[in-house]
Amino acid sequence: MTTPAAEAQRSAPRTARAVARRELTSAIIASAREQLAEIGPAQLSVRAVARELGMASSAVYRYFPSRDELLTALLVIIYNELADVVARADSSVRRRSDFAGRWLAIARAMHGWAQQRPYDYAFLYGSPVPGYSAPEATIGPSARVTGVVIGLLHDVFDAGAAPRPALTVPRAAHKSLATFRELVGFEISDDLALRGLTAWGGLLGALTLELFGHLYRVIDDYDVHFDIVARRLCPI
Amino acid sequence: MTTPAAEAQRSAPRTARAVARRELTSAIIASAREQLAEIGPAQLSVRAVARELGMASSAVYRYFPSRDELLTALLVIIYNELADVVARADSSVRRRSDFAGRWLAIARAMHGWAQQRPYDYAFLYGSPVPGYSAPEATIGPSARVTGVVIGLLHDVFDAGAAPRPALTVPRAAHKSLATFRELVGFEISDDLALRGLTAWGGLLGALTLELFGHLYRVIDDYDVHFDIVARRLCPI
DNA sequence: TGTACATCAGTGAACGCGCGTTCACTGATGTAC
DNA sequence: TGTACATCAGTGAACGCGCGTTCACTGATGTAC
Repeated sequence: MTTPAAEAQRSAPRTARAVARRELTSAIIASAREQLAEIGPAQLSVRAVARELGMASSAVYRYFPSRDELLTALLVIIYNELADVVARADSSVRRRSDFAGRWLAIARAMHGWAQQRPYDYAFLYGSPVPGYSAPEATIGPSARVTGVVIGLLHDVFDAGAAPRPALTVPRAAHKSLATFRELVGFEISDDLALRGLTAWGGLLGALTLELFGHLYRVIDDYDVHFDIVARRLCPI
Repeated sequence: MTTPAAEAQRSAPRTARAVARRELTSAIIASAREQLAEIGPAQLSVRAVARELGMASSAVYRYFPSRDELLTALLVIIYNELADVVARADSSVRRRSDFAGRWLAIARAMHGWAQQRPYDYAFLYGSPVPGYSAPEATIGPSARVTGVVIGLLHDVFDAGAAPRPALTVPRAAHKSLATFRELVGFEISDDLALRGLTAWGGLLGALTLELFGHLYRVIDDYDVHFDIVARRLCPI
């Protein structure tokens, strides 16, 4: 919970210094995102950012204490951006009880976003950056994305709309879902949980195939193909 | 087709030079694979390979004309290695008409291999390496892997064991499969083709989730979880 | 079998770059009285 | 409102590294006669 005063201070900095700091911070981020698109996260360089902004490379360290912290900031921003897109798509479905429609809206939103920003997609869901391990700070924003799907599962379960008959789930698989059950924070059947996880994985797999070039000279129309695959992946 | 003579020559080089060349070539590859595991393909460096082998960096150029060609050689070798593992798993299922069993064997083989060599997995199916685009030479080896799945679909279709009723496939989706149909080289229904592609994507997605850390603190037992997801992905 | 020549592997220096991070310093901005 | 002091942003040099690739060269290996 933030007080209105604190809010105002954050959104409208008072001093010239604070204004400049805000502006340069976002200029650094913007330049870093360009680099991300051109050479990837592993090669992203503080010096190149400084060069593009016409400042000494050491000056960047007034804004981000290290290259890794810059990467972390990017991760947080990009996860949040994607989460916004996906959440908006989910809630834009007219009849909110049209669960399959919501799933498809989520899938299409992911697809559209990933097509527009393939490098961002690769940064979030592609190979980990060697030598960099995402800190705790990125967990929240990353969970916002999956939270949209979990919200959908919640509504499905609540409405008693889970597919029947539920597939049986062996005890070992039930046990391995313990942390997941805690995480979602509401009651959910094992079957529906597994359907959700499988569908989510399938979605990322479909995006990976397309964006990382594995459908090149295999599938003729990526959009049409993605759509039908997304439909078939629908967990509900 | 190769003559026995040519075969013998390739497998048992005659001259001392040829012997040394073979040995050093594979030493370079081995060292490069170590680097792949430690720092990833984007950072893989010719000089580091040379350093590890105790030779001048320029000497490596007698074996691979550029860093990119070294990456290509690695791709080819690793795809082939995975293809061998997967093909062996597929053909090891006792009753070859146990199609679901074959699917599961393929999935488990992928999983086991990827767990043992996560960096190799990331190289093949993770983010593309910025500035490097895989040449034609890698298409064949990469197709050997998917070829195993396609072989399974072939046997399923041949045996008339495709799941019924087949889901309907809109005309646009049918059209976007044209190249795929040519590629597989045998008659296959749109529904079975889509099931195969969706399942394959789902498999990669499940591996991506697990290996790239997205199941960390979400799923307790990766092996158990993967197994049940793989079963649910079964296209047959 | 011996010799002459051609081929090839490996060297080491060089070219022209790149990087993350630290540090003492200058000069501008902000604040408390 | 004016002054004194504290804070902060940005500089430029430096440390200690890294890289891919080329090139003239040496010395060993291979081959044709």
